[in-house]
Amino acid sequence: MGHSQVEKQKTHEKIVEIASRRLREKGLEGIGVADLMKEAGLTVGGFYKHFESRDQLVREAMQLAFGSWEAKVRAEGVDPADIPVSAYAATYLGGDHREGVGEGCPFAALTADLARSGDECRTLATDQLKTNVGRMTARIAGGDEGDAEARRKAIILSALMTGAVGLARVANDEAFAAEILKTAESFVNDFAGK
Amino acid sequence: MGHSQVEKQKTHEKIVEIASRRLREKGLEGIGVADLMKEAGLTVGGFYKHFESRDQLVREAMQLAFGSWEAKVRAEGVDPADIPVSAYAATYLGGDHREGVGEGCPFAALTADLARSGDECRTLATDQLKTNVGRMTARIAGGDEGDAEARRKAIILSALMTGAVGLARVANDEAFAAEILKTAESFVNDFAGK
DNA sequence: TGTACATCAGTGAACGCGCGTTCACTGATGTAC
DNA sequence: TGTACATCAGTGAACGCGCGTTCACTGATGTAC
Repeated sequence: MGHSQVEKQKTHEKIVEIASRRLREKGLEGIGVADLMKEAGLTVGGFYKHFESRDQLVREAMQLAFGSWEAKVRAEGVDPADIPVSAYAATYLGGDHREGVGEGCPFAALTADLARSGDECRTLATDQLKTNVGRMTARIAGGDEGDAEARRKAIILSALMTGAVGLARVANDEAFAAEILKTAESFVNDFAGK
Repeated sequence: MGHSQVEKQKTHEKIVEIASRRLREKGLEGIGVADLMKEAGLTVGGFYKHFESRDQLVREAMQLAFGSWEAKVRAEGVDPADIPVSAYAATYLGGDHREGVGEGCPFAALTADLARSGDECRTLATDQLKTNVGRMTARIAGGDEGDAEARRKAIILSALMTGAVGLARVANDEAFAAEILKTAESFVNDFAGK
């Protein structure tokens, strides 16, 4: 039984990381404290040595989810603001993203859950969304976040991409899902450039 | 205590109707049997005179939700396939739709919930989505559901519109939400015509 | 038409289960001497 | 360096509560005579 600060923090991070995946997979109410702890190789009771409540975990997990999706995109390109839109679209609208809900974009995985969630989560999400739109604007305008026309496009693309992945995940007909994603991707490639 | 077939069916419909609203508002797991019955002016026990299980209610409520959203759109225009895209967009992307989750489009309200739900609900949703895309295709192509280019546009518009409403609902910043909806609407009006 | 009976929608208490949270306890690690 | 003690991450049983479901019961309505 480890006891140092460092070990405690590692455990803490492990729990949050598992939660951030499971929440995206099952929704904000989708998984229980006991199951999460078990998955982390621990037992229920210890949970409250790390979090005041389940709600606090959810907030931390959401924050991580936003961050780790960014990190994932960054790993495949460079700075998120420098990734070409086409590369971002290829990742976002690829079949791997559709299937990997747990590692995917929280906006696509949890749109409705976020809309229904408490103010803290909603504010977190809203801020992140603004950041994302800003980045996308910069990507389109070649670095200029203030470009109004690029901002319009960024909003369209954000809505389109989250919507397309969402609908593709609803569809339990693989061909139809693929059609949605492919159609969206080809549109994004046309649209962003123009 | 009414006792005729007709009265029973009215009660049944009332329960399903309330459920279809509440589910869109709170998600597929968001409301309890007892609360629903109370809202219908009844008590828990009677529930099982109408439904085999909560799951069955959810399925019926989803079916109604799809149907009643269509009915709502139809009430503001004519046959759903004949509504001009711009009119559909105005309804779909208006502030009333953002705020009226319970009476709104189930795809926008429940995207992630549907993706996570059982096969029966997913199949129901997938079929409905195909129908919707077909209708939108017809709207764009002036009645021809087979038009490939119109179908591409229909898919783009479906993803964009559900996505935009979803994101606008996440945002707890009214101005930002309005920007998203307005941007999406003006794009739809440009895009559908071209 | 009036009376006796059967039906069954609706009642509301009770049950069982899962889940978030609490709590007394353990035992490995860090610290003081 | 070695020993005694304090700390506190983690344990696992227990608690309380809410929720889906069950069940014995009620009483209004429909039917048979």
